[in-house]
Amino acid sequence: MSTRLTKMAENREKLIASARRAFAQQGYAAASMDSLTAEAGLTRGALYHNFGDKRGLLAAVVDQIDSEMAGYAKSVGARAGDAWLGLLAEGAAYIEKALDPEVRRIVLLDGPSVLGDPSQWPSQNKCLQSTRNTIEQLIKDGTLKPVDPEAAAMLLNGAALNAALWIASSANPQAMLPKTLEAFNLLASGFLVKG
Amino acid sequence: MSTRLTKMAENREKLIASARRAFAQQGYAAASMDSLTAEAGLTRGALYHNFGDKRGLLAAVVDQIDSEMAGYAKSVGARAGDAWLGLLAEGAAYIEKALDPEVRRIVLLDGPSVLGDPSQWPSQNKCLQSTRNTIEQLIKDGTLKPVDPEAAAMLLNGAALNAALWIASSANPQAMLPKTLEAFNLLASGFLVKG
DNA sequence: CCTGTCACATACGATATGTATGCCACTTGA
DNA sequence: TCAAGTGGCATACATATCGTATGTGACAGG
Repeated sequence: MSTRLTKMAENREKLIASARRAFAQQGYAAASMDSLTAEAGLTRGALYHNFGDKRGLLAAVVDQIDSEMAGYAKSVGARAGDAWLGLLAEGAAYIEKALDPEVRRIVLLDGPSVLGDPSQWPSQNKCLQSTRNTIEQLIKDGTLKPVDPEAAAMLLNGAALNAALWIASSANPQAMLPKTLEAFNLLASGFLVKG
Repeated sequence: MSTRLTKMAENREKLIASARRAFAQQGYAAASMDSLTAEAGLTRGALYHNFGDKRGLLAAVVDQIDSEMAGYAKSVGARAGDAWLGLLAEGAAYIEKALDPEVRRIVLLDGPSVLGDPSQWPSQNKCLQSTRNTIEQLIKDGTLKPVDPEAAAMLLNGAALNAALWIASSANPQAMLPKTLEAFNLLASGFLVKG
């Protein structure tokens, strides 16, 4: 057993966890690398050795959060009655997850600014491909119109994530959530062969 | 005539124009205030006096670009045959305008990170309200289902802006644009009473 | 003509990032 | 078991940028 590699993996986890808290609470730009490494019981030396630079650290954090979101959405979608309801459930799951302040601040606000267009991230690509597969299946079924699957998946995901931002910053989020979900389902039904 | 005030207004315009170039080319974080003020023939003293801080300068730039986008979208929408086609045309106009690298970098990527949720910006609120008014009218017409107008407007705008990001970073933007517009129109038709 | 105000320039301090260097623990091979 | 080497991490330094505090010169009003 390699004590060396396990310790390194532990330190990576510590740094990611600490960065996740710091980025969520203060935002990427305001978060100091000295502070967050100290909170993890390390120094910036470990950080630069493991992640290259501050961007690399954010990428690791975003990847972790994105993977959690993708896993949750997929499990929710699989639990639905059929593929169409699964698609709607996945969208709703994305909106719910994105209501978490941590997700909004890191993935929706700072992520695109620092890392560029989200659709180019490896993790987001997983989510998009999952949605795209479902849509392709539904088109073969004859449930959906023959729309471009990639474009359709991107539009649905984009609308869902944007909706979460809007709901969270509204005066009464609890009241806006059901209205928004209703509108989202209506929107998605535009792809249906028969409404 | 007050030479004083006109000169100040000129300097404000110079700074905004210079900042717009710098933010578009290097991004908000990487753009140096010393450089962009020097390019305008001024110093940071003028900048802090006029805009308070770097955020204030970005807000001014975003407001200018957003106003241009809103004006263009509105004019395109008004030129359409009816209100429903106008809604679709506005969405298409937003996607087209957001294909400009300057708009993407400043308004879609850096803007949300630095200024927070776009739906809270004064300029974006103008756009959303315009779309919302059109939707309310179409609901009264009986053209659209009785969906929440605010939520519907937000979802359409969000999908359009996200689509532009996606198209721009795709391998072949020219080929993706028509496919995306088609999917967008289908999506919006989910709000129609009869497809 | 004189005085005050204001838009802007200049000087300074604080802080954060990235790099270069050094050290110590652990691994590896004989 | 021991010795050499590797590498993960800490430390020190150089650089650059932001925000503030202070100064100054020109325009406006009396």
